[in-house]
Amino acid sequence: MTSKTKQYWLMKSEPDEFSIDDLAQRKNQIEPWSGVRNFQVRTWIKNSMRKGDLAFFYHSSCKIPGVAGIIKIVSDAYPDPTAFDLQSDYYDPKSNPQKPTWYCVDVQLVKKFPRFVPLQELRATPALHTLRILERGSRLSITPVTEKEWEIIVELGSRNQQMSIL
DNA sequence: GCCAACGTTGGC
DNA sequence: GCCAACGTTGGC
Repeated sequence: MTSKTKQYWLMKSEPDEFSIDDLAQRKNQIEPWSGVRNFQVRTWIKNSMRKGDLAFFYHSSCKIPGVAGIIKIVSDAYPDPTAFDLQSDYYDPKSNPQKPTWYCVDVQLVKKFPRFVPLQELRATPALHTLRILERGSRLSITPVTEKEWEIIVELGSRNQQMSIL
């Protein structure tokens, strides 16, 4: 895949493990997106993702799941070092540096949305009915997002907070 | 290569 | 904590 059109992704992380605020505190606000252990996602990382692609930072498996902000892919794919690290939860004895099974990219924070976009709201937005993570049984930790979906979610996340009308 | 059993994901 | 859905494993 070498087309120059913009590509967008949605990347899930459990905020208890690694949240958008954790990313904001990293040096240069950059962190390796490691630990992907699914072959389909691995292949996307390796063959489709490109430096410069944008992605949503999605908080999953938490009280209010949803899109927290925007990150950028700032490296090419490289072998996931956690797969070789005996101390890591993501250690995989079947992967080795000579022939790595798993890959990762570095991501950089672009911005945290002024307004968190809950999953509930994604579901309630008809124009987003094609969004991959809304599909029944969808479990992939990284999924492609269309340009149209991208723009709609950016708009939702950029809206001013609703004024309280008490 | 089939498929049952098991493990994981992730919303609720 | 439950459970549906999916991926992986391993016996045959």
